[in-house]
Amino acid sequence: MLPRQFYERPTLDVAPDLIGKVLNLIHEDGSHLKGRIVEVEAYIGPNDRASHTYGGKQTTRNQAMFKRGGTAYVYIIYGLHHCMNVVTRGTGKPEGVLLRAVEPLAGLHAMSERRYGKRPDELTKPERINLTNGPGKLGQAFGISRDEMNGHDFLTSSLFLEDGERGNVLQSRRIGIPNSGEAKDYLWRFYEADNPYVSKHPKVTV
DNA sequence: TAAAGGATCCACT
DNA sequence: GTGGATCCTTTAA
Repeated sequence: MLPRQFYERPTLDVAPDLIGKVLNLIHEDGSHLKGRIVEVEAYIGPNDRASHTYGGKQTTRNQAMFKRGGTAYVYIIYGLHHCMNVVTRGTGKPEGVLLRAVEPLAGLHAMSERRYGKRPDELTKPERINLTNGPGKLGQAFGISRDEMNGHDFLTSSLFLEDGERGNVLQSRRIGIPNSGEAKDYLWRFYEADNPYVSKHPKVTV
């Protein structure tokens, strides 16, 4: 399990360091899901127009972002998709990292059932990739729910990160924030080179 | 392969 | 009343 100090660092240091780390989630039914993180985005509230905490704004939705590093911030987007963030830095510093894609390592059966209602051996090739190659997709595959997990601590026995092999990390602009002014051009997305579970491959023109 | 539109809902203004 | 840190299906080339 990664220690508290891992999370309580500058967000742009934590984000690339999350690539290769393994997300672990153990459900009450005993199922143990593991996914190796291959794509993340940093959101740095006070100075980031794309962040839910831009300007330090505190609301009922984003209150978990103000907790200490290592807290989970889960929100619902477009009314139906659950997305999970890892909160960074210390209490009162509303910054975090969105988990955008993972490579499934364990619990394939549960993921496959949640995503497609099929067994893993019944998945088509694209379905296998689409299991967890996006923030909403991995949320569904892992059974992440805001009601159960928002504000949860990553230093517990049921939700935690563990060390893993870090590949070649690249960076790019973030995805899906065209209306965020200058912040849309920040290179705050980090992903593993040549990993098939990375969601998108935007052209980077610096 | 790319582009467009619908789904769906609650926090925020 | 509005719109989003997305996903999926349909349509068109």
